[in-house]
Amino acid sequence: MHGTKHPSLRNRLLALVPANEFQNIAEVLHPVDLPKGTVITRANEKIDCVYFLCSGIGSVVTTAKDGQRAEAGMVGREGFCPTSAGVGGTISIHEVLMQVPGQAYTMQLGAMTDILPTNPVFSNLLARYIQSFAAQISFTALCNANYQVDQRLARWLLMCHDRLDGDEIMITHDFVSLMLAVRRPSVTNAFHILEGLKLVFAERGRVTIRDRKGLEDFAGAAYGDPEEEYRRLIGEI
Amino acid sequence: MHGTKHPSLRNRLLALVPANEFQNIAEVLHPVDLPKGTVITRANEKIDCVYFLCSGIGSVVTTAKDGQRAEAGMVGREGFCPTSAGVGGTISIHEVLMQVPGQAYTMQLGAMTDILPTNPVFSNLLARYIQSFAAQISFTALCNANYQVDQRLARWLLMCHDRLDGDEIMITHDFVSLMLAVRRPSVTNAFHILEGLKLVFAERGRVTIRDRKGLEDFAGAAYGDPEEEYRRLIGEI
DNA sequence: GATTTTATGTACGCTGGCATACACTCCGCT
DNA sequence: AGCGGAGTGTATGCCAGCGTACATAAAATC
Repeated sequence: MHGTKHPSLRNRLLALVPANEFQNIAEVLHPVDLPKGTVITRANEKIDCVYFLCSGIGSVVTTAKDGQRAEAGMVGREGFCPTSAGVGGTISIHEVLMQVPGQAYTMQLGAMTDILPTNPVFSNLLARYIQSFAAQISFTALCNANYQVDQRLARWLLMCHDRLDGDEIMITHDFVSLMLAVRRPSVTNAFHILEGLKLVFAERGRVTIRDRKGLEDFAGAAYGDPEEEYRRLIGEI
Repeated sequence: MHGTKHPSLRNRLLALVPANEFQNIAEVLHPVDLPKGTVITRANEKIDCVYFLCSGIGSVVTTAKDGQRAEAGMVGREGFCPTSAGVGGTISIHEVLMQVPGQAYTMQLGAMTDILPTNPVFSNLLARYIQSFAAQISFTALCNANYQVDQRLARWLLMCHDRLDGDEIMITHDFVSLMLAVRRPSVTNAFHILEGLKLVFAERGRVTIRDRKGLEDFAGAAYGDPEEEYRRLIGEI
């Protein structure tokens, strides 16, 4: 962090910390590269590091004791993970893996524990993010219960798009099927529907968003509310 | 709150606030009775009051713009609602309705906003609860995606049981079907399965838990992890 | 006691997504 | 160039849960 200018931080949360508190935080932040597939948080293990992504996307996956897995939500430069560290917790129920590679600033859990009680604005910012993330998970739960695969896929693609700079997402049907907790052929089928409507363009290992607005219309009520909650509590993504 | 002894408060969060902070909070708390069906928080409207339940259960329901509804989780004397008020928010994405009637202490949103910045232990306690509630929602999402109706019903009944004193729950199949986002006959069917295993006893408008341990076994990995997270972050329920 | 309302039991046809399997195609590697 | 693995397209049989409808039964109301 030495020499990094505060406003240039691409992580939205860090960028919003006032200067007096940011001094304390900057001292313990370290930049890291996170290649695709890196597991930055393991479920049900002692938390090692806390991550503030500057680019890339992490998938936040709930893992049950019997091995069942499903994505709860995703985190990019608008948030941090694991969230439990933001309130003084030491264990995460979620696994977080880098679905799209990127950079992050990281701090040791111990540093976070020291910083939280003495930096109230920072603490409140993290708590606000946790609340907005809870909204995101709520909609994941709603969508899992009430919407079909194609609509859920549209929502998922939009959430990726929000956290990326371009229109290209490098992912396989197989990975998406894990995230949506459906069969891989169901994802293939759903992509065909979105392609037929000219909303996306799918190649081997790559998806290009062609019509963002159309995708939003297709996703309908499945997309949007959690994003509003984030804007209310924190600001523009 | 005049004359109420602090340790006698049945709400778990209020009971854990240290005396020096509790003084400030007690001044603005008011007891209320909450009959069955009371909607204590409306979705997407300005928050009026914050509730700390002492008894009863509130269902926290996500409502999409197209009217789709599904339960995100439930709150009893172990928590508070609406959660967004706990970090300074003024609007809730969730509706909360009293599924089992009870009592609560309540404060105006304005009082909450005043109290949060000056009472750090209280603020952190609320943030911890939000994190544990996020864990609860995460498992709702996982269960909606991966488990069958009977197992989800078992989880739901266990969560009710945790928040009640006896073994009786006054609910209709119709209400449960709304909460689980399934058809009402699917609930009837799932109850028959649980009754066949002698785990519960179902009458018109009433369910009695006969075998708590057996229900937990039946629910399997669908139940337990969020409850652990609560214990880690806050303490016994 | 009779009537209405509410809650539960049950049936029927339908379909989305499941589990599984296999073929094809693109890409990297030797 | 040829091989092998990874990613995608597609098929088949199956079933859980859907939408809907209707019958019964228990409570509430008159």
